[in-house]
Amino acid sequence: MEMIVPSLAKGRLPLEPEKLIRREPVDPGTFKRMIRQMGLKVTQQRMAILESLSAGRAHVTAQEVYEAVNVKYPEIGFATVYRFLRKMAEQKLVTEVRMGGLPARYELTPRRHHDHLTCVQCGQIVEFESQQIETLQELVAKEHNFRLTHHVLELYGICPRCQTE
Amino acid sequence: MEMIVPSLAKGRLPLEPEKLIRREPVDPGTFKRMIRQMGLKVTQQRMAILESLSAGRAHVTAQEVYEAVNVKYPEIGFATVYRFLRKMAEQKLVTEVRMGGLPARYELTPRRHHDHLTCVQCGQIVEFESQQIETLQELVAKEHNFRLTHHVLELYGICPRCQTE
DNA sequence: GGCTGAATTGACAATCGTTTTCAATTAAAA
DNA sequence: TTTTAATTGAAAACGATTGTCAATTCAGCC
Repeated sequence: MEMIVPSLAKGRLPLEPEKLIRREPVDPGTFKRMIRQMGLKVTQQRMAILESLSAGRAHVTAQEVYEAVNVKYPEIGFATVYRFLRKMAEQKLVTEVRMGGLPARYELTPRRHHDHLTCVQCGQIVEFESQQIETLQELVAKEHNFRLTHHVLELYGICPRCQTE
Repeated sequence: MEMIVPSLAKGRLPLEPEKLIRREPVDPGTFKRMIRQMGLKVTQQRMAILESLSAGRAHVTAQEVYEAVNVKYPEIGFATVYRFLRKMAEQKLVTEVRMGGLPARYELTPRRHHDHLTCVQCGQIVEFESQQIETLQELVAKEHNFRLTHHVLELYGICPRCQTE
């Protein structure tokens, strides 16, 4: 009856408090619709994962989702979490951010576009929007006669907390 | 006398042909200087790795470097390649790009920074520089008290030629 | 409500890229 | 040349992720 919880026993960097991101509460019906839209069956586990993603902090690792869901559903396996996150990432329902060799971080794909500022030491992610940068990107594209479809802008640096350590 | 060559036997995706990138030939003395600048000893292996990086295509994986160097130095171990690439990446002598869960890719850091504008239809890549965007990025980082180390800016769109087809 | 078949699950092994370990070797300072 | 500290190759270890497979659960049908 051993439960394997990888990387849990070892001391890990505590997650720095992230700016709380206000999100509208989502009712269970919406989750069910999302799952069915993906052509998947509605299960307790998937509902729990979606609830966790929508309720907690953004940009969580699969491990963190597993641990959070585990509180309510101690029998869930981490393979289930990984599988579902991957499925959702494929369908663009969640956005996957990978950095260096660190574990991937996930967020429910936001309706509103933003870019990321990532700490290369602790992995903390800060979201930002810059209409000015967007505009300049359009300008660059226009100069080369490209019609822009999308872009990836990831800034990397050292967060205030890690700078003091 | 077994030689372990991970991931070599398995069939892998062939690398898409990359535009040839013209680079100036580098003489051995330069490599030695680079290595000494890093505070490291000059060894055959390190010279071979640098030669390989400078001669071949850009954006290679550690595995590819290992295989290339292996032709001339069959006794080299992949740990040596990984170690040296990491050391160089730390010192910014090579640039490490990690994408998805794929193996990291390395290139000798180009002297002049640029970003990419890529055609999603034909794959054509246009390099561009925008000091204005760079400046705004610094501003964003400053707002969040991050010390910026680097960034990834990739614009995707449809090139003029593909628009007319 | 039960019945049935396909999808999903949990446990765990396997895999991947990468890093560490350690005894043997080698570069370079003396 | 001798010394000594860095470097090496081989192999094991590592952490994140994926695959396997028998057991369970969902959803459509009666």
